[in-house]
Amino acid sequence: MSVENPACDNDCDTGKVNGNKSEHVNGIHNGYNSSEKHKSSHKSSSKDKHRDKERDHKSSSKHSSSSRDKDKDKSSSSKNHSSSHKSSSKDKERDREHKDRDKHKEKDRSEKDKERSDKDKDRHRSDKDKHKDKERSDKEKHRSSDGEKKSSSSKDKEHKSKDRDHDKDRHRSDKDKRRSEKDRHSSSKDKHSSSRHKEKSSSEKQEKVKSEPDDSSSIKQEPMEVDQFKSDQEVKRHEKVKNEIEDDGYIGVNTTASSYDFSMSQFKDDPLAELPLEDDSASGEEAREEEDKPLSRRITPKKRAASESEEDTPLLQRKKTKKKVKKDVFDEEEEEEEAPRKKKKKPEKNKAMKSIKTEPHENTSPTKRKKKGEEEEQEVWKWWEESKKEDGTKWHYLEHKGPLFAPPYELLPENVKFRYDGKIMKLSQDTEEVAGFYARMLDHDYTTKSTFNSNFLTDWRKVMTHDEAKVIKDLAKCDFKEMQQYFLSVSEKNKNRSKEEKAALKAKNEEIQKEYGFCTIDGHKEKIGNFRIEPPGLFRGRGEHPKMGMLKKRVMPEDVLINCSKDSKIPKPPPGHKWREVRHDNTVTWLASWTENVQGQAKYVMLNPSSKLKGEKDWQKYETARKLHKCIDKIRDTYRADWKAKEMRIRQRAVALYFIDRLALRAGNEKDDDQADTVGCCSLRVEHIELHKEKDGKEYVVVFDFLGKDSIRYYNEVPVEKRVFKNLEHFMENKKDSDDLFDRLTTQTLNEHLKELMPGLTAKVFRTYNASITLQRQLDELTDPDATLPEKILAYNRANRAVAILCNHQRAVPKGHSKSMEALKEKIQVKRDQIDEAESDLHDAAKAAKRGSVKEKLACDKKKKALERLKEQLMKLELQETDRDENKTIALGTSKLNYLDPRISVSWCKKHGVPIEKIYNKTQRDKFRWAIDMAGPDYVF
DNA sequence: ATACGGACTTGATTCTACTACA
DNA sequence: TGTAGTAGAATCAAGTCCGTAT
Repeated sequence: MSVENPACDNDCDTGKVNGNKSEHVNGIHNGYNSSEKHKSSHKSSSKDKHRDKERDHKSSSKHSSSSRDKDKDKSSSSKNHSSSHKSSSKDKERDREHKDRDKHKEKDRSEKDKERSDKDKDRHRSDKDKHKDKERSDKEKHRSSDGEKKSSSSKDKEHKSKDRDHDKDRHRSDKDKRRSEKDRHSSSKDKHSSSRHKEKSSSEKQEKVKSEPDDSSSIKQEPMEVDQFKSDQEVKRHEKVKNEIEDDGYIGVNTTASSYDFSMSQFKDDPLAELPLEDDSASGEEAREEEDKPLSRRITPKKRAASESEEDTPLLQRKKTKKKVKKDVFDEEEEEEEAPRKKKKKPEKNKAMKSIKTEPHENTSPTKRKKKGEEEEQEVWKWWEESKKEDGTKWHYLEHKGPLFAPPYELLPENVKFRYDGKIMKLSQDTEEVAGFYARMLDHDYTTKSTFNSNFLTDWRKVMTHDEAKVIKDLAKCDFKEMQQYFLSVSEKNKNRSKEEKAALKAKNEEIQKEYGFCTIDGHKEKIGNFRIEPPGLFRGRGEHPKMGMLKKRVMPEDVLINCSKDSKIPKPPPGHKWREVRHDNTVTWLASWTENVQGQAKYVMLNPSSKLKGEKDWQKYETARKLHKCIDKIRDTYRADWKAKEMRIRQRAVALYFIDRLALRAGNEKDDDQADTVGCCSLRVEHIELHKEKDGKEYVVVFDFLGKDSIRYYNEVPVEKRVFKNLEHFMENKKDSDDLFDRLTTQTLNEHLKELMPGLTAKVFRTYNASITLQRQLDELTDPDATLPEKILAYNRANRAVAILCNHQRAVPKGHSKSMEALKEKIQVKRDQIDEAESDLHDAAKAAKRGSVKEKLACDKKKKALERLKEQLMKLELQETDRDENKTIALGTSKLNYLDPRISVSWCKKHGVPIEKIYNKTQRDKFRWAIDMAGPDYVF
C-alpha cells in the first residue's frame, strides 16, 4: 500500500501498492558506527556510509529468521573491541541479563515472525486476495502453520521482513561489517560535493524538456486508498466489524482498519474546496510589505546585547511592520470562526504591570472551574476571547523565579569501588561523577557502540586529574560494575519507599513546582514547561549520531541568560553565583536560556503548552492550514503544471512539493556532518528512491526508503503519475547514489516559492493541513451516529491512526504487548463461552416461558438481559483488542498533539455526544482549552 | 548566495504515578 | 495489599524556519 495523503488524490493510479509502515524501523538503523564521520569534512563520506548502511540493511533483511538469530549471536560476541574486554565479572552479569533479555526477545521474535509474515502476506495480496481473506475465518488463520507463513514471508520483499528488535540485533552485528566496509570505501571517498557541482552544470544542459504526452488530462480520480499493513488481527477484526457494522454503513468500501478510502469526489464535494483563492494582489502586497520592512527595524541579538540601555525603546515598534502582516492574516481568519466569539475590550496591559501579581486581569473573562477533589478552583484565562496583540511583542510583563538547577553531585559511599585493570582506584569527584553517568547506562545498547565509547572516554579523560588520566586509557579495563550495582540498589530503594516517604517527597515536589513552575505574564499566572535545567549526563543522540557518548556538562548560573521584565522582581541566582546575563526582550517567549556544550545549541525555558503564548501560536498554525485548504486546489494545479516546466529548478520544486503534499514528507533541511545522516524531502538522495516502471501490478512506482527525523525509517511504495516518474528518471540521470535527488532545490527556495503562493505558507503547513483534513474526512467516514460509545471511540482512534500512519509516527512495540494481547484474547474466549452458556440457558428458559407462568417469563427476561449484557461486554473487549493491536507500532500522541486541529475533535465529540475526556486526557484538555471552548458541533476545518 | 545561529515546534524515549487485578 | 501494566508526564534530541552575518 502506499501511505499517502488521502486529500491529495487527484493524480495517481487507483491502486495501492503494498508498501507498509509497519516496518519503518524505529531508530534502530543506527547500528553502524560513524565515529569517523565527523572527522571527514566531506559530505560524501556520510552519504556513502549511508548508502552502505542501506545496502547492508537491505541485504541483511534477506536473512531468514534463523540467520537473524545467528547474526544476533554474532553481534553479542562481536561487540566492539573496546567493550568486549570489560571485566569478566561484568561480562558474566551482562551475559546473564542478556540471556534473560534474549529469552524474551526470542519469544517476541517468534511471535513477531508470525505477525510479520502475516502482515507481509496481507500486504502483498492483491485486492482479490484480500477479499478471499475476508471470507477466511480467523480460526483458520491461526491454524495455518508458522512454517508456511515464514516461507511465504521470505518470498516477500526483503524490506518488509523487519521489525525493530530484529533490526537492533542485526545492526549490532552488521555494524562491524559496515565499519570495515566503510573503511574500505573511505579511501575512495569521492569529494562529491565538488563533483556534484560539476554535474549540476552538465545536467543543466540536459534539462531540455522531453516532450512527453500530456498525461495530465488523464488524471484518474478514482478513490485512492491509504492502506496500512494488515495483520492477522486486522483481518479478524475486519470480519467482525464488517459483519456487524458495515451493513449499517459504518465503514466504507474497505472496512479494514488499515485501509481507508479517500475519494476525490468527496474532496470535490467539500464546499470549502471550491472556494476561490484568496485575493492574490492582497497577499502580494503583504509580501511586499514584509520585504519593505527596514532592516533597522529588526532586532538583532547583538543590538540587544549592545544596548541594554535601549531596552526602553518600545520594542513593540520594532517589529511592527511584520506583525501587522501577521495580524491582518489572523484577523481575517478570525472572522471565519463559526464559534461565537465575544470580543472583549482589549485590556490595557502595558501599564503598571508591576502592580499586577497573580490576580486575573479585570478585563479578561476568567471562568472558575471546579477540579475534582482537593484541587482548588482554578482560574482559566480565556485569552482566545481577547483580541490579539497588535505590536508583535510576546508579553508586556514577565516575572519568574528563574530556572531550577540540577541537584549537586553526591559522592558515592566509600564501599562502592571503581576498578581499573582489576585494581581498586579512588577517583576524584568529577571523574567519579562522569564515571557514574556511564555506569548507569551499562545496561543500555549505547555502551556497545564504539562511537559512544570513544566519545565518552575522550570526554571523561578531560575531566580527570592529571594522574587519573595517566592511568585510565582503556575503557575496556574499567570496571563500573559496583557503581552500577549501587545505582540499581538506590533506585530499588526509591521504589520501595514507604507511604510517608512518598508523600513527603510529593509534597516537596509540589512545593518546588509551586515556586519555580509558574510565572506571571501580563497579569496572569501561567505554567512553565521545563523549569528544570537539564542535569549533566552523557549525550544520547538518536540513530548513528557522531556525538553520542559525549559529556553534557553541568550548567551553572554563569551560563544562564535570564529574560524577564525590567520592572519585575528579577530572579536571584543561587547564592555565590551570578547570571550570565539578565535581559528584557519581550519579542521572545523564553524565560531563561543556556547553550548546551555538545552541539552548541541554545536551550530554553519556555511556557507550558496550556499557556496563552503557546496556545495562540498553535491556533494560528491551524488557521494557516485552513487557509491552505482554500487554495490547495490551485496550488496543486500549479505544481502539476510545473512538472512540465522548462527549467529543471522548477520541475524539481514541483515534484518535491508533490511529495510533500501527497506523502506529508518533512521539508528536509541540509544537515551538518556532525549530526546523524537523516533526510527529508529536499535532501533526498538518489539512493533513497527506487523507480519501478511496474511493480506488483502497478505502473510507475516510486519506492522510498530513507531515514527521516530521529532516524526513523520511512518506507513507502507509491504509484505516481507518469510525468512525475519521467521527471524523477531525469533527475537521476548521471548521478551517483549519494547525490542529491533535487540538486536545484533547497528548503529555502521551496519555502520562498510557497510564500508566493500563499502568505505564511511553508512546507510544514502541508503536514498540518493534510493531517487535519485527513482526520476530519476519516471521522466523517468512520463515525456511525448510531454506534455505541466504544465504537465511536474506536472510530476516532482509527481516524487518528490514519493520520499517524500518514505522518509516519512510530513507536516501539510496548514491552508486554504480546502478553497482554494474549490475556485479552483469553478474556474474550471466556466471555464467548459465557455467552454460549447464557444462550442455551435462555433457550431453555424461553421454552419454559412459552408454557407458562409469569414467574418463568420473568426468568426468561432476566436471562435475555444477562445475555445482552454479556454480548455488550464481549464487544467492548473485542474493540479493545482491535484498538490495542492496531496501535502496536503506531504512536498516536504526536499527531494528536501537534497536527490535528483540536477543534475537529472537539466538534466531533460535541456532535456525537462523546465526552471530551474520552479523547483528550487532562494535559491535552489543558492545551486545547481554547478549542474546547470555541468549537461547536458544526465546526468545519 | 550562503553559512550560521536563534527561536520555536515536533518527536521518540524514559520516568513516574496510577489503576486494575490477583 | 502487592504487583504488573499502562497512561501520562517529563525529558531532551532533532527538526523547521527565519533573520542576520559574511
